[in-house]
Amino acid sequence: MSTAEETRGGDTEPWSEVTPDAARKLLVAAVEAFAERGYHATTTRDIAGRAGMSPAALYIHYKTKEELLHRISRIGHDRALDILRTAARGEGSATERLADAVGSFVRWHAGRRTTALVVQYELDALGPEARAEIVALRRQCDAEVRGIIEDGIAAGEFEVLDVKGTTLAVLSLCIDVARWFNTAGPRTPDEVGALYADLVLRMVGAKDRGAGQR
Amino acid sequence: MSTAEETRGGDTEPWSEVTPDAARKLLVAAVEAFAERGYHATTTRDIAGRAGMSPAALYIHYKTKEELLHRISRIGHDRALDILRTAARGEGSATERLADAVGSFVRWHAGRRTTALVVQYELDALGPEARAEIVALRRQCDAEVRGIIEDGIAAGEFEVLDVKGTTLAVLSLCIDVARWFNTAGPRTPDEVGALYADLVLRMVGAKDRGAGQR
DNA sequence: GGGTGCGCTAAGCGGTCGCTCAGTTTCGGC
DNA sequence: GCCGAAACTGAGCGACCGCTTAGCGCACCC
Repeated sequence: MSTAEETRGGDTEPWSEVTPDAARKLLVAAVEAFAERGYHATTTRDIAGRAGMSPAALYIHYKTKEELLHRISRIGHDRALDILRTAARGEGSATERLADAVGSFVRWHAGRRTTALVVQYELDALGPEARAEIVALRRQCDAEVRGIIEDGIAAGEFEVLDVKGTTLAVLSLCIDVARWFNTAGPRTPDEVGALYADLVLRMVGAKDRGAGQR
Repeated sequence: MSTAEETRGGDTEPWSEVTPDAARKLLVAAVEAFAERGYHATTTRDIAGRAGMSPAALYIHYKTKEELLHRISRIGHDRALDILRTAARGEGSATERLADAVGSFVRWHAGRRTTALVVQYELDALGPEARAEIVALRRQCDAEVRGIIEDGIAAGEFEVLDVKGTTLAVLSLCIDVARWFNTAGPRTPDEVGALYADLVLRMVGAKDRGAGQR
C-alpha cells in the first residue's frame, strides 16, 4: 500500500481521521508552519498559502487559528498515549515492556519530528480549557510509564529509589528528542530509539539489559 | 557539591553585568515576559510596562526586540558554559566531575527556570548570525560533557558504547528540566540536581555511584 | 544661571495581524 | 436546464504590532 509503513511498525499515514481533504491539507500545512516558526510566529496567511488556498478558506473548516493547534495537539497526544499504552500492556517482562515503550515513543518523536515538536512544545499557546484537556492526556502518559517501572520494581527487575522523579526524567528524555533530532543528521529514528531504550534501562537499574545497544 | 555556591542559596543576583540600571530592569522584564508567553507572543509594550517605562524607552538601550533576546541568550549561555567548565576542569575522578557537572547544571535550570527557559527554548527566534554565535557556545557545552565521559571511559570508570549519543542524551535530559520544573512544586532544585546526577551516572554505567540518591 | 546633553515620554506611522463578508464558482438532485 | 447548498475567493476591517520622532524635564558645566 502506498500510504502505509512510513515510520515502521505500521504507522498508517497520519491525519487520516481529518476530513474533508481541504481540512486535512490545511492541518498538515499548519503542522509544518508551527514546527518551523512556532505557533505565534505563524500567520494564517502562511498556513493557507502552504495549502494552496486563500486565507479565508481556513475559517470554513476551523473557527480560529487556535482550534487548528488544538486539533493537532489532541490527535498527537492520542497517538503518543496509544504508543505508550500498547507497549505498557503488551506481553513480556517489565524490562522488555519498558524498552519497547521507550523505543517506539522515541521512534515516533524522531520519525515524525515536525508533528512531535508542535505537540510537545506549543502547549502553552492553547487556552485554559484546551490546555487542561491536553494536560490530562499527559498525565495518562506519565501513569503508563510509571506503571511499567513499578512493575519492574515489584518483580525485582529494577532498582529505583525515586519512582515519580525517574518517571518524569524518562519521559522528559524521550520528549526532548523532538527538539534536537535532525532528519538530515547521521542517526535514524531506529538507532536513537535503540540507544534510548538502553539508556533508560540503565536509569532504572535493570538487572538484565539483554544485548544492550544494538 | 563543591562548585555550587553560585547556583545554590545565594545566587549572586545575575544580570549585574548589564548597565545602566534602566537597561537591566528592561532586560529582567523581558526575561520574565519571554518565559511566560514566548518571544513572539511578547510585545515591546509588555516588556516596557513590566519595567515601569514607556515603550519608547526600550529603544534607547536596545536597537530591536531581538537584540534583547540576543543579550539574554548570550549571557545565559556564557553562564551555562561556565558552570559546565568549572565542573569539568575541577579535581576528582570523572565520576565525581560528571556528577558535579550534572548536579550544578540541573540546579541552574531549576533554580533559575525563567532564564533557562528563554535561553534554551527561544533560540530559533534569533536571526542567522546571532543564532550561529549561540550554537557555537552550545557546541562547547557539548564538548565539556563529552570530555568528562571520555575521561571516565579511559579510566575504566564508565561503560559507554555510543559516546556522542550518550552525551547528547545527558545534555538533553538536563536542559529539559527548564521545561517541566515547577518552582511551586514539591521538589527543590537541589533534590532534582541530586536525582539527575545519579541517573546520569547510571546512564554512563559508572562503576561507583557512591551513596546514590539521598 | 543660561546653555547643553541625555534619559525618557506622548503621540503616532506604516505595516501586518486574525478574522469577516459579499459575491463567485462548483455541483448533486430533480 | 435550473436551483439551492456548500466551498472558496478578493477585498478589506479594526486592532495591534515594532519602531520612530518631537519635545520635555533635569542634572551638570562654565
